Amino acid sequence: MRRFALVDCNNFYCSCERLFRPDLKRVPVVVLSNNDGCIVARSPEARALGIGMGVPLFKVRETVRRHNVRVFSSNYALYGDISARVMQTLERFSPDLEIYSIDEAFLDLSGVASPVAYGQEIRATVRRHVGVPVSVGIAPTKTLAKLANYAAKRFAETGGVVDLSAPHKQRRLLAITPVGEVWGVGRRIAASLQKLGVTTALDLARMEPRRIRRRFSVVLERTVRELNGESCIGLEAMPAAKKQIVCSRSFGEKLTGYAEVRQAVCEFAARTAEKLRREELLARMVHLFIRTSPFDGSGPGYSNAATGTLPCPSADSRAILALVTRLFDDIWKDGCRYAKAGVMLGDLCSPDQVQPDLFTAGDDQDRSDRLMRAIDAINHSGRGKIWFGGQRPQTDWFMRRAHLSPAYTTRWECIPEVC
DNA sequence: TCTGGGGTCCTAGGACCC
DNA sequence: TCTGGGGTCCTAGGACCC
Repeated sequence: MRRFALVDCNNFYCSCERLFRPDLKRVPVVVLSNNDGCIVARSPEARALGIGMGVPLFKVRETVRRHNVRVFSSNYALYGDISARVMQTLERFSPDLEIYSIDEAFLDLSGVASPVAYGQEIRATVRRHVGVPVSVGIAPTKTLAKLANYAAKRFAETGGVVDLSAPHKQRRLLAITPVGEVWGVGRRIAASLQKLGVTTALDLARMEPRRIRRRFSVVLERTVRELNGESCIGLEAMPAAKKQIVCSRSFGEKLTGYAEVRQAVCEFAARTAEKLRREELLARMVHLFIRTSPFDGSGPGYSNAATGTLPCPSADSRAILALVTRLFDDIWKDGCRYAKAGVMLGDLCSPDQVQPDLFTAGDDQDRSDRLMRAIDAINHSGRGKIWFGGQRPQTDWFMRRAHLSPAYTTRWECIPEVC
């Protein structure tokens, strides 16, 4: 029988913050989104205080103060490194592993004789080697494995491992699970389903797949089939090539000046170009957007975007910056309090798929590659940065990160000392 | 005062082709 | 008054995920 395991780290960001801070055990901890805006991770103690997921910090200030909740800015250097260690550990348990997100992976466990014992071993090993707690959900389809994991987290008596291989167990769990908890059913679809009288995962599983396809989409039809044990979503062990690359930020404070916003936008453009080169891809399409905050009543609301095409697919920061500054002038409007901007690269391709431009082929391409490689090397050397005119890296418009923990595992000066 | 960022996939509709 | 049928491609927008 086909069998998937979903291994998911328990409130991952909080667990990472606790790794080097034993004093944070059993106390409420929350981690904030970029710019210290919303709460994106909560320890069980924080959840018990009624602090919701995705809530803006300022709305729960009082609770945070009264219960001395420990607050952290997001520290992606730390989370990314811990994530890599978890995934490395998981690789030992199955040759077929799909890294689904920073804190989750699907494993192919087909052929494993006693899945529950195996799941317990996975848990214990990650705990011992990396130090973060994980939950394991096992089932014949990915959607059911997600649900099994949900149960493993929710019900302490499961010991953190749930095996839904047996159909009667699947039904029992589906019957008590709200339909909105199903993977692929978001707020909107859950609301539409409610109107049809579908409130539990079991109700959804009992719907006629073809009817769901007509009324909703082929995506939800697959979900229905998966809930019934028919595997429709395979394991993707090879990470697919990226289709777009984005860099966008809310500003630490609202910006009104042409020059400041332009600098921010140029910085985003340079960052996307850098990511593009790291992926060894070229881009043809460049998209820029700027907007005011929808929550800001003190100025005119404005949101605009522009898209441009590079004459020839490129990963050269200069070409991308030139296009972005042109697009910027097209959409810039005076007198607004800008809250956010972003650059998106699309229509990506690998260098060997490209028909070289008759006029820039050869030497120019080679010079561009060498220049970009040199820039990236300098910027990653840790010995200072260089950038293009127009860019202004990490100054006052940059993110607020008032509660940042040290990069314990990725910077020499942050490594904890044991006395 | 303070409301994240980075992705994917699907669908509908329009433009265009023969 | 009558105005085809079958396609493809692109884009915008909406839904979802973590």
